Amino acid sequence: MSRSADVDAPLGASDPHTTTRRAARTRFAPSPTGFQHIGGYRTALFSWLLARHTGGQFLLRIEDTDTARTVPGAVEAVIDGFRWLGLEIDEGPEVGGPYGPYFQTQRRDLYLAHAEQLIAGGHAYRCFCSPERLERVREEQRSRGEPPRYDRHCRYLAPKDIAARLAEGQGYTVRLACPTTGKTIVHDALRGDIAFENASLDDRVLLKSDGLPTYHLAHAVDDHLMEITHVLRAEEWIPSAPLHVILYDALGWEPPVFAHVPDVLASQGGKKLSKRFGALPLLEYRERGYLPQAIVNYMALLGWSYDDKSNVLSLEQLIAAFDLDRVGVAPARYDEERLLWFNGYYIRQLSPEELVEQALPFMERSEAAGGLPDSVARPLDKAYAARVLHLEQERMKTLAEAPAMTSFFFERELRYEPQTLIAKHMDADRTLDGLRRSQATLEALAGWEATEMESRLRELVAELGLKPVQLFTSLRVAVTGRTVSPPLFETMETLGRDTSMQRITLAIEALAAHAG
RNA sequence: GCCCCCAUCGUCUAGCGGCCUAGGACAUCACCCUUUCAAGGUGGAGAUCACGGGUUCGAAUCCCGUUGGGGGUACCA
Repeated sequence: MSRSADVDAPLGASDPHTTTRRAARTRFAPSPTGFQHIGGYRTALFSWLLARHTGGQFLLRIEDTDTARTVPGAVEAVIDGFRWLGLEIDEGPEVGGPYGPYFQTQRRDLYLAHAEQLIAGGHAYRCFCSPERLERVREEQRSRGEPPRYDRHCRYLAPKDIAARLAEGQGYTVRLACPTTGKTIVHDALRGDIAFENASLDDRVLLKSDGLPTYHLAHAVDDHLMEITHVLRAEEWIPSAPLHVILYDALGWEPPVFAHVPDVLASQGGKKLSKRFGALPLLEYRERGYLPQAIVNYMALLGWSYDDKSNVLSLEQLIAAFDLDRVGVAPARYDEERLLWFNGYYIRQLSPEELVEQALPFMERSEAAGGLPDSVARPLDKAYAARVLHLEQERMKTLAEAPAMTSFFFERELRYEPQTLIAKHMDADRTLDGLRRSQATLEALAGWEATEMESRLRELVAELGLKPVQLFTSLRVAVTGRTVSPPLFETMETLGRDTSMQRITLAIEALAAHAG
C-alpha cells in the first residue's frame, strides 16, 4: 500500500533512518559527459569510505541516458581515476556484479516497465505536449512573473482522448503526477528534514520520448534494484529530492538515506568548482606529479573532519574514522596550497625505492614535456637516480619538479654566470684562492666520502679565516651550477670524484677568465 | 521572480548551552637549527564566531528576522 501524499502527514516525515550503523551499499553514478574533477571524486570518496567503514559495498554505475552528450573515453577515465586513487570498485563496469548491467542504456526495459507501472497506478501520466508548446507555456508564465512549471495539460486528458492519440502514433513522455497539496519532507542525513510545498512541485519528465529515462526515474529504479542504502550526491540535487521521495513512495519502495554533500568551490570567486572554474580532471594531477595519497587525504578533509587535531590520515585511518555525522554542510573552497603541502608531505614519506619508481617516469619524459634535457641518455641508471632523488626528496612538492631539480646531476656541462661563484662579502681573488685550495685538499683525499670531505674542507675554511658559507657557496656553484642545492658534500659524493673535480677545475678557469 | 541550501581566522576546519579570554592544519611573520634551499623545532600575528532581535542564570552553539553567498527552476545529469 502506498501512502497518499495529499493527506496531512507529510511524505517522508517519519522515516527512521540511521546513517552509518548498518552495512552500507553506496554508489557513484556519473554521467559520461566529461571528466571528473576533485569535486566529483570527493563525493565518490565519501561514498566509498562509508561503504568500507560499514563493511558494505561500493558500486560504479554509468548514467549514460543523455546519449547526445556522452563523451568517448569518459567511462574509462573514471575507472582509471578510481584505480589510481586506490579506491577499488566492488561492482560496476569491467568488474561486473550481481546487480548489472551497470550502464543505464542497457537497462531501458526496466525503466519502461516501471514507467508503465506508475501510469497504471495513477502516479504518472503520458504527456503529448510538443517541446514548442512547453516552451510557450514557460514563456507565458515567466512573463506573468510566475515560476515556470508544466501546466499539467495532459494530466487530465480523458482516457478516450489518450487512446486516440496513442492510436494515432503520437509520441509522448511520461511525467510524474505530483501531489498538489500538502508537503513533502526530504530527510537529509546531513541537514535534517527539508520541507517542500507540494504546490510548488513540477510534474517532471520521467521517461523521454525516445524511451530512455531521465535521471529521476533511472536513479530511483537502479538504486532500489541495486539495493543502495545511502545516496551521496551533490547538493544541487536537493531541489529535485522531493520528487524522488514521491517517486519512491509511488513505487511502493523505501527510499535510501540521502546525504547531499556540499559543493567544492573554485579557489577564486564564489562559484562551484567546474571545468570552467579552476577544476582540473583528476588524472591531470597524476600528470602533474601529485601522489594519490595526497589527493585522497586532501579531499577527505574537504567537508569532513575527524576531530580538532587530525590532519594527516592514511586511507586505512580514513576508513576507520569516516562517519557521515562528521560531514559538514557548508561549501568548501579548493585550496591548491594545502594540497601541495600534503603532496610534499607524502613525497617525504616515500622510501627511496618508491621515490625512484614514482619519479623516474617524470625524469625520463622528453625535455619538451618537462623531463630531463634530451641530451641526457635514457633510460636513466636507477641506482644513481635513486641517490639523486633522495637528496632532493625533502625539497620536492610535486614529482614533476624532479627533472628541473636534479638536472645538474645528469648533465655533462653546466651553464652559469662566473659571477655567482663569488659569495657575499668575497671577491674574485679570494674566491679563486679558496677554490684552488679546495681543489688541492680534495685531490689529496684517498676516498670520496661526504664526511671526510666535510672535515677536511672545514679545516681549510678555518685556515683561510673564512666563514663556511663563504667557501661553500663557491664550491656549490662550481659543482652544481646553482646557488641552491642539496647539502654540498653529499652532492659531491653522489656526483663522484671525477665529475666534481672536473667541475671545480672548470669553475676556476671560468672565474680566472672572468676576473681578467 | 519563485523554491531550496549555506554562513567560525585569508583558506580547510574543531566547537553540537557553561570546558572558548574560540582549538588544530595550510598560508604568512619572527627566531632556532644550518654550507644554500628545504625539512624540522619554537613562538607570533590572524575570527567583535555575517548582522539584529529573542530564549536562557548563561549562546559561536537553540529560535526568528535581515544581509550576503550558492544551488535549482530542461524530454541534462
